Amino acid sequence: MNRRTAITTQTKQNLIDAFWSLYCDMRIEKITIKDITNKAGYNRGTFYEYFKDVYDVLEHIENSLIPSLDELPPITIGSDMCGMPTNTFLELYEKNSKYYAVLLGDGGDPAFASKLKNAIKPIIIQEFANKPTVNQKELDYVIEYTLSAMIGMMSYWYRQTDKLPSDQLHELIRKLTEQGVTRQLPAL
Amino acid sequence: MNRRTAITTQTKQNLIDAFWSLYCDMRIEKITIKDITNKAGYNRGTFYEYFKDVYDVLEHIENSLIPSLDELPPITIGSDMCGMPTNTFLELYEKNSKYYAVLLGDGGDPAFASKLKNAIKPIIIQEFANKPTVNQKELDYVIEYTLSAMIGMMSYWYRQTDKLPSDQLHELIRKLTEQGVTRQLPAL
DNA sequence: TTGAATCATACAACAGGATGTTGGATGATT
DNA sequence: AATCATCCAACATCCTGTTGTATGATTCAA
Repeated sequence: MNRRTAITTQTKQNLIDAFWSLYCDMRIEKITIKDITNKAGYNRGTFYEYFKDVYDVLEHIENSLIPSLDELPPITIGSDMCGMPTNTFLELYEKNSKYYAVLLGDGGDPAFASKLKNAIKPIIIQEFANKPTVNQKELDYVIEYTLSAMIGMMSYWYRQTDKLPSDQLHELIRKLTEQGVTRQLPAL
Repeated sequence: MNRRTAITTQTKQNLIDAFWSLYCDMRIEKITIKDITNKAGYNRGTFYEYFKDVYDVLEHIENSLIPSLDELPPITIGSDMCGMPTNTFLELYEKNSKYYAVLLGDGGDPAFASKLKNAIKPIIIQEFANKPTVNQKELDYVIEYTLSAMIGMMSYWYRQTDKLPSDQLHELIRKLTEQGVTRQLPAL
């Protein structure tokens, strides 16, 4: 890498890191560019060399966290259930948990959940592409249901101080996906 | 009601309405107090008589949309499934859809979903209070799973221009809750 | 290899605009 | 008539984003 490129890459990363440490503690609306550059040790003007505004930094981070199609392993029968890549998703979440837990949490960005769903959706749909028995419209809803549930559950898991052991969580998600909610609860 | 009280109530509501019509079209960060008071026809300073800042207006709206415990009908066996108040939730969403669809959407507030879940959670937990067979910790996860899934699905439904008919949506949710995701899809 | 031209990086300073507060005018209540 | 609430105008402060400039890195012809 070029000396120059190295510098800019480092500067950009420093700004990103400074932003992130602020973003973890406060709402994005309260973060000023001054805050970021102060923390990173740069002049405020330097910020504009790299980003348009505060939200541009967030977007940059988000985009780097959305897996591209070819990054995601293909769904294999056995590892996942009937085309629902639960394990793939859980691994993705755990790999990026530092960021995901914040972005998908209460102070996070609701649009990030959508980005994530939209990135994973095509992979699932592809699995059913040549199964004419599947109603495309209903499939969309089922996917939305599943991904929302998993994102919600993982975020909840990370919020807990007294966490359910990881394997129990995986097992619970598997059962909920395969058998539904009702069967996990005793009849009233 | 007092004449004076009537005035303040009306003024406050005018400010809220002006805020909401702006919030539906743009991100909250871009909404200035000037925008709100211009639209409502007041001086900018007047805003501070009623609200702390722009976010305070949103919070006020959100709190008015969170059902209190006694507002929500008790869960009745038959109408709901094994203690999961899916119908209660769907009705709640549909009643307030004008606001819910926005607040729970991409430009919305992730904290609102949490508020909503936390308001409904105790009702469900109460159903299982004296069923010692239920593992409390796992129940929390199952509730989080279900509520996340339903919120996600309803939001998706409202985003669609070409909506699934309402009764088909309800039927799909019932099946997903009772039987799980896997059984709704043909085996690969 | 050298040194001049070019380009990128970082900064200081400025204008424009948003924020939140203060003090006063108007009109309602007692 | 006295008091109080509502609303507004104006002010000081702060944040934003832009412009112009100095410093240092890179390139390429001699």
